[in-house]
Amino acid sequence: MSPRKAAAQRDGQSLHDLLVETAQKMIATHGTTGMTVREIARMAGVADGVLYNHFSDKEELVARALLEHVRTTEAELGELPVPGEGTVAGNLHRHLEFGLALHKVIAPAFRSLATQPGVLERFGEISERSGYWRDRLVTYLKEERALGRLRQESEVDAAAALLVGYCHASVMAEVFPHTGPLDPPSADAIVEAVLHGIAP
Amino acid sequence: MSPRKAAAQRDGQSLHDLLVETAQKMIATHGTTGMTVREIARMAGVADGVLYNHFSDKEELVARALLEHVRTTEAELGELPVPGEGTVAGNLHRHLEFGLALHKVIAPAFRSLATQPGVLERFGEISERSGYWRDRLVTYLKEERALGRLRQESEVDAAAALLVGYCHASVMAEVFPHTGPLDPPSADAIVEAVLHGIAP
Amino acid sequence: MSPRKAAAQRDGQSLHDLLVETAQKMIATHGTTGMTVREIARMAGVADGVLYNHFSDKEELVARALLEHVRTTEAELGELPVPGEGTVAGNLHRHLEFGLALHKVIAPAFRSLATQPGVLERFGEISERSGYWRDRLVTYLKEERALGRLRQESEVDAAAALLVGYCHASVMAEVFPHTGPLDPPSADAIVEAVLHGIAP
Amino acid sequence: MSPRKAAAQRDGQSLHDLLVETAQKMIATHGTTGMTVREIARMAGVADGVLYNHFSDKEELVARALLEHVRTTEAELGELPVPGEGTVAGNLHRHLEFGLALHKVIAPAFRSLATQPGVLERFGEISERSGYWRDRLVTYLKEERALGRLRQESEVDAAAALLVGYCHASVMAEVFPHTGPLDPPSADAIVEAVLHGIAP
DNA sequence: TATGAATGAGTCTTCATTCAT
DNA sequence: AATGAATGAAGACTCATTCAT
Repeated sequence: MSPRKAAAQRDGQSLHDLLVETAQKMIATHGTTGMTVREIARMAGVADGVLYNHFSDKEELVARALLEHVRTTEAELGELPVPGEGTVAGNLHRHLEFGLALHKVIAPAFRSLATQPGVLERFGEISERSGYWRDRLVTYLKEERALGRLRQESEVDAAAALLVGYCHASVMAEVFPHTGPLDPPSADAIVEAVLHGIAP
Repeated sequence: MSPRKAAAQRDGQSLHDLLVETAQKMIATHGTTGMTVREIARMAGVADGVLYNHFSDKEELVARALLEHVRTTEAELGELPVPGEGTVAGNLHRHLEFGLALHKVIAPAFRSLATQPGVLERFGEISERSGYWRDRLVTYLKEERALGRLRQESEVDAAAALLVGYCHASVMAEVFPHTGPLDPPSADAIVEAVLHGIAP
Repeated sequence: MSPRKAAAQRDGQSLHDLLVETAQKMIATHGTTGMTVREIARMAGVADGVLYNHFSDKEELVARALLEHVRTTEAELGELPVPGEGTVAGNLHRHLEFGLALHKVIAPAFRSLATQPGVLERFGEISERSGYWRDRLVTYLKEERALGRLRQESEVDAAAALLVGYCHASVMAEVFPHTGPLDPPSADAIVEAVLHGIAP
Repeated sequence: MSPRKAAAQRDGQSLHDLLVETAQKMIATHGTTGMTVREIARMAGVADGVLYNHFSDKEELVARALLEHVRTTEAELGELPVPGEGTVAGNLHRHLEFGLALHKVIAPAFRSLATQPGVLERFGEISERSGYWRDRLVTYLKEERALGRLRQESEVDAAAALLVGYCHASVMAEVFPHTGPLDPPSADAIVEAVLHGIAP
């Protein structure tokens, strides 16, 4: 009957953030499939329509939740190597490990978004292209090259693309069991191939 | 009250095939997203219910359309290189081209799997085909290595995995336009990286 | 492509009769629930549309099949007693037995027709009110009364209605397990009650 | 774009109750046959989807409407006679009247059970009520017999079963209009038959 | 007369969005 | 700002009926 502040401010959190956080948790546990606005509201303990006071539509909320999910996950994966420190091989190893873990966690969320292209557009609009692993990998490689620890004329962008692609493929191997490589190469072999190639 | 031979036989084509073809075109242009039964019927110029005279499900129709789409495109992909002939770089280039085109066709299947997991079942053949290229790539690389045109101790399995992964990723870049790399490396750069690595 | 005589006349039977017979068998085994025209046609081995060459619509076919079902069933239940022969009690016993068996067989067919009132209207139109058990029971009782084996002023119509009702109720007791009498009286008791009443 | 309080609160009635009442009226006038979700909504003057804000199913709504219909009518049925008071004939008359009215109300349930067996589940209460009258009738008869107002050795259970059956049959005569007896006996005749039988 | 592919209105159900309070 | 009941346009699927052959 009367406006309630209820759950929204029990802990001084804005409803905006509460909704994003709730949706994020739902994404983390069940993906975005079957995630209805009513369900989100119910889990957040707020009214159905409150969403539209803070977001233009459901897509915006989901996109933000997705972004938050990626950020959160990435933040929990630990540190990435510093250029110039350790060995390049070891550092690439760490990057690969990081990338594989990241994609494994994020995949379910994105997978079910395939049918809701609008969300991905929003995601693209609100996400600033920095700080994500792919960019950090490229940056890392470029700095190592600048330091002389990689060949000056080497194709670091291509190498990054190959590594990122490998992560994607390993994720798809889980989604589509039959498409995966039967006998996946070891991380060491991957790093070795990226570093020294296969030419004589 | 209504035409009986309708569009189906305007060109001597069965309605079954007309529907598959229509769905195939829709997949090719817009993916499986938002592809409703009614829309398919409308685009085929037939009644809503026809679908169920020829397919048990919407899923069956979609799966068949997908399959047909893969077959059609695959037939246009041309030959893969023979080990020992031409240059290794050129041959890898050709393999990459083939793989990219192949995965581009497979992508739509990925989309529909999110909400229609049943499609995966009937789509088994596709994975075999996708696997087929991977195996041919590995075989090719191993034969080139045996011929001495690749380094003896090189990680050809890892190199193949990287290339396959790159194809997957490039496909996802189309499915999720905003998540892809802003400036994808050239095929030449990819081949260069695979051949010579990035180490000094 | 060309008109077929096929199954219809394999045994010199008209399609009309084949369809009625097929529908009748379906009613006997599964009731009328979910009995689609396509299914009838398929089981009769004829084309979907042939029905409309012999019946104005599905309802007419089903009504005729129902009628046939009742006739057939009734014919298989054996003889009813002849007035004046045996004892009245024994004869009533036989009538009751007959009625219970009849209703037990017919019930499933009628039950699922409850939602298709059109069929019952047709049934009423085409069924001539004679030969059915209820009428034979009334006739029997009146003749016994005329013969002096029942009280002259007795309410034989009412007695018949009570007996018929008892058969209905015993059928419903099977359809709705919870509504049936927990401890149904014996046929002997029923006959006794009908014959001598309960008044002092 | 559309009214928000709509019909629901025109008279201070909840939409839940409005829907039940609307469905109840439809049952009372036309039975459950052809009672579509859309038709219910249209007659209630509300949107198609409202139903699912208040009931899990169409079945739940129908079951509740049925139940309400039974309750309402049953409340109007009045008292049953007390053993030893009045005449037995008059009392049986009253019992018969009560039973007929009661079963008349139960009839629609019978119809809906054909295609919606799930309704039976939620309808358990009704059978208890129906059983209730039967038990009261048996009890009544036994007490009258104990009082000496019925023959000591009379089959009161059988008599009760006949009367209950008669009620069932009279209900079926309404559900299946064309199958009923063309010339139903009067209540007096029924009572007379039950009291004095038909034997000489 | 028989065929059977095509029709399309109709079924129940879901869910993002609105708006009077 | 918050509420949450009401909205209504989809969604996939069914099936009695028609009609060119």
